[in-house]
Amino acid sequence: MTIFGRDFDAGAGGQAAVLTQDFFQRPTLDVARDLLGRTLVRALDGQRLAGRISEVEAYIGEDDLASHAACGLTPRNRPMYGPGGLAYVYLIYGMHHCLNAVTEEEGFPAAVLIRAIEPLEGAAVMQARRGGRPLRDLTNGPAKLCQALVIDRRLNSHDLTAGVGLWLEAGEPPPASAIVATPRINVGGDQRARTVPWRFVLQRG
DNA sequence: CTCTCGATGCGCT
DNA sequence: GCGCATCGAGAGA
Repeated sequence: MTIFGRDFDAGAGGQAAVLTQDFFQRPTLDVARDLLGRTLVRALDGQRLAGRISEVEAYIGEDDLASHAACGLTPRNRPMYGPGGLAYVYLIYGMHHCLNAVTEEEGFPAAVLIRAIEPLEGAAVMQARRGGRPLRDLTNGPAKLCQALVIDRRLNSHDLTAGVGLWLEAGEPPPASAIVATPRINVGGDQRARTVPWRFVLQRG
């Protein structure tokens, strides 16, 4: 059985494959690119809310001055130092949440920020959570998708590989030609941090 | 469409 | 106290 790439797909029974720790415990840039096209799933009151990941950013190591781990281990960024497959959820600007998938081995701080998804299941619920805004505005931003999927700090350090509450499924990975790399959005740090092409966007078809 | 700006909580110096 | 890995409203073109 192929673990990674396009063959990591639904099983013969049609049951969707939950991405496992092996998927996340790899170089962060590989994980970031491979997360595009995957399905982010939130189970809420027995209902599935799901979307296709279309935009991500990688944050890699303490040398990445745009990363929350740039100043070393703190209580806040602790999940980033955990094993790949954890969720890192933090509050930004006093009112918004952002979701990351932790990557690489325990002890090395790195994660992929999920910046956008395209609604697949439960769009009506997402729309209600987003104040009735139009479909295209439900999950096209890191804090928007958290609001739509009811993701907050209660899910910080959540195990994304357990298939409970919040997880990722194989989905439909795009061809490499559909992935565009750009600098990251709204990051600080030094010139390298602001220009390195660690944002990956799925071209809309 | 673009730009500007205020909201708002908390982690860290 | 400062500064955010953001969003949405409002103004103007």
